[in-house]
Amino acid sequence: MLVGELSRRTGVGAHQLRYYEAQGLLEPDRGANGYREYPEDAVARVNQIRSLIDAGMSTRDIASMMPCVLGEAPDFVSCPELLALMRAREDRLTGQIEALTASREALRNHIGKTVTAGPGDRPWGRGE
DNA sequence: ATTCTGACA
DNA sequence: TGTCAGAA
Repeated sequence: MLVGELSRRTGVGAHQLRYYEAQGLLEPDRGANGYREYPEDAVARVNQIRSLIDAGMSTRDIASMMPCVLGEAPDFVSCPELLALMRAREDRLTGQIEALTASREALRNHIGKTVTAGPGDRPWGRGE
């Protein structure tokens, strides 16, 4: 399929798709017209990539782990670095969450000095 | 009508 | 990341 169809079927912009390619995440064939030709499984592949990006992994890290993520089920055994990478990120997130929680408590203490928290208790909203 | 590349706010 | 230009 061409980039347009892949884009429609994944919800990822054609530009990003080309960007992923530049980062070594995708390697579509080229038609005689120079158009990118993606195999059927490119859809799953892009979803895979999106999932990893949503998990906060850099495109570079993702590129290095592509061989482990190509199949249906991620294979950690074939590349232990992948597991280490993800655990490292988990630790980093844990630390950040602790810092944010402390920060929130501190902020609440300031608010609580004079006002009782109401609906406006969620200034930043939440991500999807 | 679609895609390609590359540049830019 | 998104958008615009200019050419296949």
